[in-house]
Amino acid sequence: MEVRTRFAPSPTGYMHIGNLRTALYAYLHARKNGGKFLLRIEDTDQARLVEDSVKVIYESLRVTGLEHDEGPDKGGPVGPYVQSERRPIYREYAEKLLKEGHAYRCFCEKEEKTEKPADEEQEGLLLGYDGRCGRLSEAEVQANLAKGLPFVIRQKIDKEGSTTFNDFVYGPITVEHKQLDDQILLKRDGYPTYNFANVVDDHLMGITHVMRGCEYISSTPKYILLYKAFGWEIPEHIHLPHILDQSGKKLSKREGSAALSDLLNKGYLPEAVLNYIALLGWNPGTEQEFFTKAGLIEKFDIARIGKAPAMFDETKLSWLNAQHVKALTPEAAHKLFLKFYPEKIVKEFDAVKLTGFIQGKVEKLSDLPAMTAFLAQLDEQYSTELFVHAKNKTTLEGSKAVLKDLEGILNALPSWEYAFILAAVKAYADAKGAKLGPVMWPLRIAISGQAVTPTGAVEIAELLGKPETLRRITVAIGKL
RNA sequence: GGCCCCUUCGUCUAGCGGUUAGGACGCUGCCCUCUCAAGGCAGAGAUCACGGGUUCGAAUCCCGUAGGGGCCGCCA
Repeated sequence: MEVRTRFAPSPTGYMHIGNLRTALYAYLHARKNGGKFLLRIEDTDQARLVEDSVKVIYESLRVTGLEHDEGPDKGGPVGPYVQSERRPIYREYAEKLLKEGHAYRCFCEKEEKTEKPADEEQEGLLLGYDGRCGRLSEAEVQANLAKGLPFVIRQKIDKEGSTTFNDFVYGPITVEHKQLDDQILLKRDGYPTYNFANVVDDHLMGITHVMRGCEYISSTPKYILLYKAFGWEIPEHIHLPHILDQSGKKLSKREGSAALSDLLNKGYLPEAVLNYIALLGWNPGTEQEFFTKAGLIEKFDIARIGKAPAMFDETKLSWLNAQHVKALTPEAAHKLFLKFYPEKIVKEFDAVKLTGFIQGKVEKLSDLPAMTAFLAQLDEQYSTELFVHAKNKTTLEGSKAVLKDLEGILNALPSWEYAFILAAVKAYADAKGAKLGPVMWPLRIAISGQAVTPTGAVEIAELLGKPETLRRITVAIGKL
């Protein structure tokens, strides 16, 4: 049977990283098995509709390359793919349940949600709706209908017995029916609840593997009961452990890293994000950690999804991102870097060369401005103490002398190419009978004004150009 | 409160009855090097949440306990 998975987000306005991982796994499983990956929009809560948020979903899927085969924008054989456009379908199936005694109309007011007698609670009986409308006689129902009372449709659950389903990752899970309340299937406004729409749509859309967060585990028996009431085949259920923040709580958007857009804005590559979240709850069974999307498709296996929740660790994401940046072609890297370079760098420097120098040293793209700021503007207030470096045996006086010599030597250079500059500095060091370090150190400090630079002295000098290099050397000599 | 689930280095994880409990990030040190990185090498870091069993033998199987998470919405 063809594998069909789906990503069914509700339009909230941003793409939560946990949801993205669910989408990823569903996508990978479909691709791995030559199946179909569908997108379904779950917009059944009219009160929570957020303008344009469906666009965020499309954009997130596009930028990460999680292409769906069927969906609202692409069509497909089992549409419509937006739940708000499927209302007649839910109505039809709800009525079928009504007719067959698996559901009933509930005329209770919203607030009437009935307190349970204390002793009943102590016995561990259900806390939810008490099912009173389920006990209405046909005559009472008709009378309420005749009065035009508004109603919802609830699932009728016999409180005897239990239901067991087999979760693909968590194994068999059993819940006593008395724990299950008569959940609402169709709301007063005619829209279905998630609980109902999900079951109906997953079945009608031929979903073979239902993947979702593990917060649905407890409710799944209710869905199983629905499948059974309809006489439908039960799909494979794959519940995924949560992704937690650094403090062990559920990743929230307040943290600033819960949304895909946050991560992208920080300069993480989409593929690195995919790679990282894939590893949160799944492993390939080998020691490989670097994966392209194609590599993930090749190696992904739902059998290796774990049960324990995982903490989101941005430090490791950074490392993985650096691996992906390194793996980029120079052209691709430059195109990306250009978006993060300060304007002045792009305008006044050979940015292509710069990219070449630092591609292997960039962790995340948003570091670029800080990494390159010294090129555009020398902070002349830097401490002269930087010239003193024990390992390279440099001192203040020595540095001054070296810089004075270098000033003349570099000024006399006929060409400002990397090789010429390096050769000249080397020749000078040789003549002095010194190693390169004692000469390069003062030079680099002088022209960068900082202890740590993303690249070496000669590269910096080449980027800076002759006049600016000499100017900075002069400034340094003046300071010393 | 009831029910469900989870628990191996700080973090992500391997492990599926016999391993010196392996790898990765991070951390420390060394090497390399025109700096820092990167790269290479090395090291520290886990009494496998705890307590009982079962077994010749348990991180692995069973039962408890504790801690954490989830569900109990006309949200999804």
